[in-house]
Amino acid sequence: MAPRITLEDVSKAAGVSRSTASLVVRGSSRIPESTAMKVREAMDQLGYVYNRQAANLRQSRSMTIGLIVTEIINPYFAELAMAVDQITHDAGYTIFIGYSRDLADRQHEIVASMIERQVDGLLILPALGTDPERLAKQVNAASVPIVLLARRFPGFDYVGSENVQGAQMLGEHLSALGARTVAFLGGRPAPSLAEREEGLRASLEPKGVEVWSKEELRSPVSPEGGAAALGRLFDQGKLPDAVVAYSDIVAQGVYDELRRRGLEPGRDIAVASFDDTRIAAGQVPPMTSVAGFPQQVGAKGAELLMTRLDDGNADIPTQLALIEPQLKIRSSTATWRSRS
Amino acid sequence: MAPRITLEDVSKAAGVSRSTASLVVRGSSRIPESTAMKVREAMDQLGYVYNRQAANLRQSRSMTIGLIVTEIINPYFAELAMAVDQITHDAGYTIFIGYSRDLADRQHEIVASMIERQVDGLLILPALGTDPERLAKQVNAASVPIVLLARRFPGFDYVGSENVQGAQMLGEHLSALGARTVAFLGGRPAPSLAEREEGLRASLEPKGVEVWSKEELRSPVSPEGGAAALGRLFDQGKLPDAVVAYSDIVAQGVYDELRRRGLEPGRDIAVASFDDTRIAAGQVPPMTSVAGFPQQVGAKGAELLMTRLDDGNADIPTQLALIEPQLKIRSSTATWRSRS
DNA sequence: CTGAAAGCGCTTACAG
DNA sequence: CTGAAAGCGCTTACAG
Repeated sequence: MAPRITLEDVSKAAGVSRSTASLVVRGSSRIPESTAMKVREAMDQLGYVYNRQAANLRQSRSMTIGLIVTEIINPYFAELAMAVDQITHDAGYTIFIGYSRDLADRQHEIVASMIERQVDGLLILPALGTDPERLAKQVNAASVPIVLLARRFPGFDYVGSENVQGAQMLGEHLSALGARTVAFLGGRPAPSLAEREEGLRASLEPKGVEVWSKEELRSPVSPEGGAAALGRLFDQGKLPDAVVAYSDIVAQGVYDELRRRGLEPGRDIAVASFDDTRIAAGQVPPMTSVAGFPQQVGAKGAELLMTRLDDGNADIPTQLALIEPQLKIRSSTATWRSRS
Repeated sequence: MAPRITLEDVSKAAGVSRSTASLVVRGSSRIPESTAMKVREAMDQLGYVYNRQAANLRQSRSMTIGLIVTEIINPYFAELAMAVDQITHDAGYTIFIGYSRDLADRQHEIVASMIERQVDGLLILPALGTDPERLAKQVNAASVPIVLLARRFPGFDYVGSENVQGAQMLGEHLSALGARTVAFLGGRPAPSLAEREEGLRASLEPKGVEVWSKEELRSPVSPEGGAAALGRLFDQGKLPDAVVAYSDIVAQGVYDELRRRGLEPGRDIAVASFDDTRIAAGQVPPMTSVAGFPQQVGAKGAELLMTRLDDGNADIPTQLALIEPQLKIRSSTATWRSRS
């Protein structure tokens, strides 16, 4: 290993002082172009690479932010993560990524490690079992700004979809179609689940439509989970007019399980879902889904965090941004007709 | 902002020297438990957070690795990224993530930024237009070890699927079914594309099966791309026995476009693909796909990189690992019967 | 505009 | 086992 080239070496080679070289690296206009040229040439010749880590130490900031999501196999989360990257990258930040895999302990471990690495801020899609107080304590101790994404806990900056509203739009659509019973399937206990259920009930129950969403209908957020949840429902001898899946991924399993039992989605039973990932439009028949616009959630979340980083952060009150959902009606509900 | 608590503060509060405190943080066994206790108590009371960045500067390493992928909406890439995380996280590394969005210039910018941030190593799924020499120069100048994933360029450590072999398995399957013409659709010019085409030709042409894969059949790796590519083929009045899509994502568009033209996949035309993501098994009818095992690619890539980081790295010759593919036969091909 | 000095928060020999 | 000193590679006032 060749010994590392430092700014000191560069300044010597260019015949200037270290501070001058430092100013040149950072593109200061206080240095005459002729001098800057000499320095840049020396850098090229020596193969100098800027050690931003050292600079960061001195400046007590890192131009780094931590993004913690549960996973990215779910395209909703993947799009969200890429949107965060887009915004923060353009602002000169580099992202530390961590996957909690929906394990609260792992999440806390990741947070701790990122804080030790001096992240300037944190963007978190919280794991299911997250203890909000513990998280708050952890980040406050290090006074690291944090913005929560997609799953809300009071007291934190937050960006997410307006789940209640989206579910209401869907509920109204289903009741207009004539559905009398709606099963809400899949998903784990989480704020977003509760919000979606709330929206469905609020829009359906006043019109006399039954909403089934007991605990035994919960499932992992996977096709297998959705299939199993539907199985549990059917095994009780219950056949709803419509199935609303917790998310597109869950709905995939619902489609499969329906067919295994000889039912055709969109004809024998209406099926709808949340997220409107590629999966929804790609199904046969195409599936009605409530679009949550993960790109907007991610981008807006990154923006809120940048705001915190700019100002003397502490004073701003809790920031909240809810992304307006949109109901994408497709044949999985549109072609369904009430049997009565 | 409270002034930052340093090890110095901790050592004073605990009545020991700074070096002692430092050893305690790192869990050295050379410090008697009684002393260590005092130090830990002081840390808790003061709310000390370890500044790993400072430690890294002193130790001239960062315990950080850079992972650059093109994107993660494609579940193949998402699974690969999560597998990399799994391995490196367990080894105590934290990941900087970057998305090149398949833009070579953006990729180089990200590489530069990560090198400035002193990553210990780099794992890259190279962007399409990557200039391998430029990349090699860039990382060599900083002597940062690098492992390439999924898209190969000679001279680099590499882990990827055995694309040629996987395509051969698929080709043999199709010719055994009696297909006489096979269209290879979608994808952008890249090593993996060339390898897949090579495997198809190697297994099909000797048996007299025609392989169509002209440039106009290329497309972006998206459902829309696949649909458009199939459209271009049909508009030429060509109807192959089988369509092989570059990947599951492309195949999704192929399914859609076939139906738009009144053809049923698996009955009127055989359809197969690569990657075997959730998409493949989730299609109706389920789609034959060559599994590339992204988790294995990611995990193995991370392992190769760790190896480079352990040793005096420079001396090891180029490392290569090819993950054995597996052909998942499903009804999109299995139920198809030759018209002749 | 430039240079010498101090400091960011840690770790690493080196004596005791 | 502990302590004083030097150093990782930068940046930041502060004089000139």
